[in-house]
Amino acid sequence: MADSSRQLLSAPVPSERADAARNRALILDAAWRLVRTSGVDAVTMDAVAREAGVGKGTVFRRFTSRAQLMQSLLNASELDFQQQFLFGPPPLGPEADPITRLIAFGRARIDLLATQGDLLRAADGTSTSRYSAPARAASHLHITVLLRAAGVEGDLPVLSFNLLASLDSALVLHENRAQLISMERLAAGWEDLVRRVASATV
Amino acid sequence: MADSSRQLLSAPVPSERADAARNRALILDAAWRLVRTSGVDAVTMDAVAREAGVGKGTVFRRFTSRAQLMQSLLNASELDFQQQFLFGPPPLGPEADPITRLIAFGRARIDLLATQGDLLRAADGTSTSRYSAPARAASHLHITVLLRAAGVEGDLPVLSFNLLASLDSALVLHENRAQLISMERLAAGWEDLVRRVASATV
DNA sequence: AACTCAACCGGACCGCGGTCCGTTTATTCC
DNA sequence: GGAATAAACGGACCGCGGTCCGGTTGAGTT
Repeated sequence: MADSSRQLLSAPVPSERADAARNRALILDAAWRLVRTSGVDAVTMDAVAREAGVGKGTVFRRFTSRAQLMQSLLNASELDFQQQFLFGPPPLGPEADPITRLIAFGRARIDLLATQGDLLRAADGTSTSRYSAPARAASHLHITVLLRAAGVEGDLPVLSFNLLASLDSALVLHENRAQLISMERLAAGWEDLVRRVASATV
Repeated sequence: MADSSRQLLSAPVPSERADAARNRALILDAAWRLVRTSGVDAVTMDAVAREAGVGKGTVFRRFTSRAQLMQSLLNASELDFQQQFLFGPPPLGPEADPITRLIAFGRARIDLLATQGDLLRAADGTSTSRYSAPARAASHLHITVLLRAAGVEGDLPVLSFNLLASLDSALVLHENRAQLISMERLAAGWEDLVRRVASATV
């Protein structure tokens, strides 16, 4: 089961030359070190290159953009998160009923934002890449499946997009920090939204 | 009534020296010219400065950031939009019932995105400024008021945030262009979402 | 072991948004 | 009109993400 989620989330890097693989590891290590010691904002591509003892071009060769590097840093936790809601115990996992799972899914996301918020936001990056990350596609699919399982009818793909919009990392962090709305309140808002959507007869 | 919306949306720039006001106009003109001739992406701050025959520092003195310059460009249409849903004819204006107005509001936003999408997205900018624009606050307030008028109960501020999230410019444009979901379908999705939220008994 | 070549490497380079600061200018007060 | 001063000006400057390309190197082939 680790394999199926791995396929969804992390491109396994088919065949990489020895030095290339070594440098990928060096770069990820260096990036982690910088995150830990100086925070996400300090993780500039130049800094990573310097810290890894590698040319800047190499960093961009291994990771197309800063956002993708951040996504790679998060890969482990995203994978874990995905395992939780695909195969884990209730309320996230498959043994709970769909609506419960959907609510738990949003709550878990918001909790994750509370702890890894800046990193997640950095991984979202700007404009185009923002909405095309594999993890996002997985979330969208998950929501669609749960809605269908709950017997919700309508344009489920679009409805799922609209629900997912409420969980956007930058948005949630802004509401929490700038608007001073607690994470608990946002989580309750998610639950409320889901219940309304699911209980409605349109 | 123009005054009240003007107060909401456009800071009237209390007292500005003659040369400052002149340069503000020059800069806005130059920016419009660039948008028209070469598209939004061509509106770099250097290009605007050059086109306006003004130093780069001056551009940043009049407009704090690129995003704010874009917002100023949109000020006229945002103002118009706001007038429409505050004082205009139904279904946007106050003579229609709240839910009708709310649906029309989202549809109008999506229509606006179809025509002025890139400009609106550029005005949203990155990270912090994105969610703190005056126009956004106005939209949020409007949604809250309509929900309350419709008799919807619950945490209306948060619920409004969650609804508003579905109308995010970058998000809508991405779904339209990358996911190939037509604007009509997105508008229908908005209507569906609003009806579900409003009709639900939680 | 020598050969080949695609893959990889490094760092100079680019354009961008944004800042800084020495110089200029509109306004106000006498 | 002239002096004083706060405001505005302009362009050199910075750090960033991202690109380019000439030199290098690892991995199969004979």
